[in-house]
Amino acid sequence: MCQDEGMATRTRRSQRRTEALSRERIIEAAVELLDATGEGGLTFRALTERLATGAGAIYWHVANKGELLAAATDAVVAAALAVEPAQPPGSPREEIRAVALGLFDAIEEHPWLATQLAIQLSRSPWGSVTPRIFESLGRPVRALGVPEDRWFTAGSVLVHYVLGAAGQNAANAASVRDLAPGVDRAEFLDTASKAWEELDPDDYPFTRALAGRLRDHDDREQFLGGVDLVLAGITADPGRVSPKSLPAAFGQAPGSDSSATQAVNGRAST
Amino acid sequence: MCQDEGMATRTRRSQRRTEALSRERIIEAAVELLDATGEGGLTFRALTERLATGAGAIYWHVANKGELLAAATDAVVAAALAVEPAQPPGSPREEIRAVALGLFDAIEEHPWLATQLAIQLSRSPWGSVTPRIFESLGRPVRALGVPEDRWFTAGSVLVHYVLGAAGQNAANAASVRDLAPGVDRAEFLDTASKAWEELDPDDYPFTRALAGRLRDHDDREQFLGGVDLVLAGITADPGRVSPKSLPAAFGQAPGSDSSATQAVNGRAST
DNA sequence: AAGACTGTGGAATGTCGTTCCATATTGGAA
DNA sequence: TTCCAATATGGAACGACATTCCACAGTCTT
Repeated sequence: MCQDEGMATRTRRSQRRTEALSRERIIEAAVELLDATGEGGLTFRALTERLATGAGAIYWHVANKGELLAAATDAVVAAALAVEPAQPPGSPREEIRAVALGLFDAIEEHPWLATQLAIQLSRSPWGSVTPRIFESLGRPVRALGVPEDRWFTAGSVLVHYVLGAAGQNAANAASVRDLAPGVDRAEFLDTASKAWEELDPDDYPFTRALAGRLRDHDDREQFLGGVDLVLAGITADPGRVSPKSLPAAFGQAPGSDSSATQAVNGRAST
Repeated sequence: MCQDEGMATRTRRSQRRTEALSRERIIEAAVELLDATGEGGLTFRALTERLATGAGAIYWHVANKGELLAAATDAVVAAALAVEPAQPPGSPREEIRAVALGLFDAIEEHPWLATQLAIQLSRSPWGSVTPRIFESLGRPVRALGVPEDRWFTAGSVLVHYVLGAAGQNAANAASVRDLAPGVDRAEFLDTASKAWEELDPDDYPFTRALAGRLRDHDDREQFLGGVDLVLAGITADPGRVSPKSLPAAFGQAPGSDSSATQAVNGRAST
């Protein structure tokens, strides 16, 4: 599909036209367009206009829209992960938290990224994006001293939690921005909290009990709390949890009525 | 947008036409279409043909394609979560694993579900699907005896890991099916494993080290391993991990420089 | 029986991704 | 230099799609 770059004679190429169209320039424009106009804003028409060219020219450098979206996603993620490792190379735990926060911020800065990452992850899990993130989070896991047979599991849990939670947070943030211009964050949380309180107490006791906590939570802190929980799991003694034993860490829960649990129970489908 | 159902006189309504079109029938057809023809197979054209009707009729019951997709997703998820709780109501841990496996299976059975769940989660995190899953996984968390101030974090981590990992697994399974008709699972894993081995050793040491493990892993077991890891994190003594201490659970990993690692203390936020 | 509301089928509309092709620009061969 | 093939570009044209619109049928109420 695409031509080979990098011939020796290519050095002069960059000057040949006032503004040479290149895959990089296209991806850059795509990212800008996505940032400015949202998920649905990236169309080949808008792109041709912004680049002052035709559709055919773009298709010469990029196979199709999917590839362009993937490339844009990859570019932003790569930039987010390219932050220099701390000068005194902090503890693995610090490193993991830093990478997680880097992704958290990138997703918050580019709201379209959440959906795109989710799509890339569920459609072609081993494209270029996932290994990048997997590696960035996995390397400190290794440094943590985790035995090798748990690396994969540990890395997977980290990746999925980080991307999932960051994405969800970004969606919330986007709701605050877009859904109602005059509504601030506190008001938004209050509304959401009330919505939870009005859930059916029989069907949603757990979610309902958390309604209050929604009001005063700090997104970033909450996110890091999840990372820490995962880290606790990663560094926990494997034997402690595996098949049978029950947690003795805290006192019994008040009235754990798991007996009465009703399945949510909707209709049967097929 | 939609008419109100449930009037008293509505009982006879169901007979008034040989095959009354209803929101339910449309959603059912949508699910069948998605199962049969994949993500892109759900079009209003195909739907009108299958239901022997016109587009306008469908739009009378459903606002737009997004709502239809959301409804289809919700229906399948609800069905997956509606499995009866075990007769002797197993331990919370068992319950969590059962719910997780139920979602795992549902996603594997409906390959389009992975992408849809990811989209729903990142676009409108508090639609009807997420709370359903959150509740199903969260209730046993509560029964586990976890202190209330960790419920939200524990539930979030569980939800994101389960959906993310199950989705990724389904994508792999779909690759095996679609990408190459004559290729079986072992061959596919072997190819993927080789691809990992050929990654740049400098850029991807962690991922590369896991290449071999890819060959003989069992998807379901791997998935449950992740769930157990999360559970270990949930039931871990919070004080053990939060700011300072380091894991002493296993013997030092070979060459782990964790001796030098020091107190973590999260970074300042914005 | 008549009117009103609910529900239906299909034609029309506009947008989108993608393809196609005529043409321009370039580097090298003659 | 002149010419050619490869590279690259702009834009018209196409088909598929979601959605809208409207004429009309079925059903209920009175």
